[in-house]
Amino acid sequence: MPLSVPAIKRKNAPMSQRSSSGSSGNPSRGSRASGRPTLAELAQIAGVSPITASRALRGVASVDPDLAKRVREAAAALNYVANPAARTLASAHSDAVAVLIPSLSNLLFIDTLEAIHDVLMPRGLEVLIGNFHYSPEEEEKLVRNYLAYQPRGILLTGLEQTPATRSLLKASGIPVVYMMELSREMGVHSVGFSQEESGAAVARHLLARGRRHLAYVAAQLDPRALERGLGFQRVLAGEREVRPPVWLSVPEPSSVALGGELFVRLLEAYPDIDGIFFCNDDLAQGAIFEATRRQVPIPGRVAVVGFNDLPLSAHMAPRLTSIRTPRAKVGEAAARRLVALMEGDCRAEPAIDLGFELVERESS
Amino acid sequence: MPLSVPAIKRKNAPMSQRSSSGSSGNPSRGSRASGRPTLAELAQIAGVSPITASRALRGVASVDPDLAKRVREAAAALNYVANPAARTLASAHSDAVAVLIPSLSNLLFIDTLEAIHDVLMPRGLEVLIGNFHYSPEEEEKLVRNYLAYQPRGILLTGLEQTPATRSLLKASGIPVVYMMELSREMGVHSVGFSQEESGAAVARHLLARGRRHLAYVAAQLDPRALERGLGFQRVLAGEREVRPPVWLSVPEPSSVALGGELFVRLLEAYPDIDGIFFCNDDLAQGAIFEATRRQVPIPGRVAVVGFNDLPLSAHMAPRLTSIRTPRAKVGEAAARRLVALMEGDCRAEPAIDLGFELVERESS
DNA sequence: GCTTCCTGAGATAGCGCTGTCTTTCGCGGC
DNA sequence: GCCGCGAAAGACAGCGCTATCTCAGGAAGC
Repeated sequence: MPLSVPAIKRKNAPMSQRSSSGSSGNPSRGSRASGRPTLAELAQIAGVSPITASRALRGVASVDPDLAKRVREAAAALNYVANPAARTLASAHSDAVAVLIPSLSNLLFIDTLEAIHDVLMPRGLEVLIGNFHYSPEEEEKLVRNYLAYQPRGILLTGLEQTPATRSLLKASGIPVVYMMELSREMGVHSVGFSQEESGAAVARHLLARGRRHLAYVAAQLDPRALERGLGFQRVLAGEREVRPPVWLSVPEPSSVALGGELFVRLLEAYPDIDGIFFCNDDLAQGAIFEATRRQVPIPGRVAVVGFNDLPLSAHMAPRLTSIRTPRAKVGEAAARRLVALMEGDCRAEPAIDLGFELVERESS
Repeated sequence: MPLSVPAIKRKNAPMSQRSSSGSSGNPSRGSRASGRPTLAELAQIAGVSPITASRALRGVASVDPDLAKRVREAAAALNYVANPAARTLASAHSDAVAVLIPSLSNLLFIDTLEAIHDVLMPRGLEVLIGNFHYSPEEEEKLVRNYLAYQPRGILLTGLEQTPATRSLLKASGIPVVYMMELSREMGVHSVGFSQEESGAAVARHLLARGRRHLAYVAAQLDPRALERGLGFQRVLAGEREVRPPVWLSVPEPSSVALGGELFVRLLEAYPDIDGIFFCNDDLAQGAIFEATRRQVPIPGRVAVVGFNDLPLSAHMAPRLTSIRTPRAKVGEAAARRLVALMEGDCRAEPAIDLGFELVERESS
């Protein structure tokens, strides 16, 4: 059997005179099973060429306003939604932004995520959420996968990526914004606050309250919690007559129950401890509940400070002193920065420091 | 200028003898700016045709195991990741699943979301998360948008969709599983528990505790909270010498602070109330904190019951009685059901009722 | 009045895969 | 030994868009 030579289409045959759907005669595949209209159909109804329709919908400037209006009206009438796969394939980039966070179950990142959503969705950007479970290797895998989607931008949590992740990102040329920590490197866009300084602030606060025997308690120590502990240590190291803090760190994920346990364990081992900085509010809340149950006076016997200022912390008895972190603002600012980068504003800007606030309450 | 007639390829020319990349001569567009390898390149390196490579990677049975292994090895060596846009365009379906939830800030849905992730991601399915902010209209918009992505399945929260949403879903032919509520309709796949019955259980519990003057307090009453209130009412209506519960409902989103406010307002207006069912734990926790502050004995003066059994509820003082909901299990079971549907198992199965548990603690 | 420039619209050719049909090849039966 | 059959591999075309080039036609300049 001879090879079937594809019919050469006549030059300049206007789209509107061709048979409705693009396929030329060949009946292979049931002509568009999905009921959704194509750009070609939309264009035909609007009485323009598909390219013009495409440009009109994308808001490309060089389209006559009347034509653009006709196209938009036809699109609304048809409930036309462009096929993102076709769009991505043709233009070599999608309308997605990948966001990688270390944990979904931690409320902290949810606030950030929601703020990101609120900035990106109204701009027609899809948000791809990846949870890398605090593992840089898993993060690398996720980056590799998400790069295949040709996203317009990437938001990462923290600055601790594997070298492979870094080179993948660099090679891709896709804008990246780092959240939660501040990078000193120029050209690296980051939005967050100084974790180290927040730990230092807690140390100063406890010292000012007259505490001298301090401890830092952390669970599932991530790079940021480590930074906080180091800042805490740094300030104490500068004080005479104050010994270095007891450092209690366990690998399990943090929880309220764990906070209670660690509190008890710490006080049994070091009965003279009079101030504890917990790496997050969950642990600190658990400690306070446990203390209430055991009738350990707080802050009388021991002062307790948390981190994140979760909604509940202001309502407990005693109310928990904590570091209020700008979680939602970080998400918003990072997303905005990313949008600016995507739109070509590639100024090398310094890290955006949104600060933190030590909220002094009854527990210290 | 003459039309360039595409060179007719020699029959049976093995791929490995052709010029490297498929494009025939035409230098338009800078030959693949992105550094990622294409399927054709992978195939060439593996020494097979692109189609065979495609099949091998997708695990299609009719490929020689040796060839498949060669392809897989080449893919690993190249770090080849298929272009999802091309895949979606060619096959008319993506590897995504859309998940619509009414709120991101509510911990409840996060647990569900995480369980869904844990089921779908290992199967290579992307999770598209949509937050419809408790608005069916917004949900409709999201469904319309996500259908454009040609997802393999959709997970919805609740059974209250607009008629347009329903018909969109039906027309698409894409499998849908509903979460959190139980549908009685055959052919509608749902995973959840009886909201109504959980409210009834709380009513029975409070009655058993000797409470006779009850109230139901809700914020941002969604269809499920409404069901719970109705179940609560139903049981009380069946009791002699028990008047119908006071029904206090405000439109704002619920929060710990709001719980405290509503608690105070309720007791001022109805001083004889001796039992309150809050539509969720956030409100109930706020009520307990406020009661502690005002030295209102709980459960002495008034019993308090929440809903969801958040992690903190077991740790407060007094510990909060609550309904433990199978949030994570709902996500897992719904995702599994959806996967089964996607794989063609379209048995009409009844709703999957995962039940709930009344956790009796100190607050009642 | 003619040329040049510019603007806006259309023609063309893919983007990188996969559905479908076709071909090839090895094997068993008569 | 020849034919038919089934399984495995390949050819082909095209999914629905958009980047790029081309072209028509009006404005501006001499």
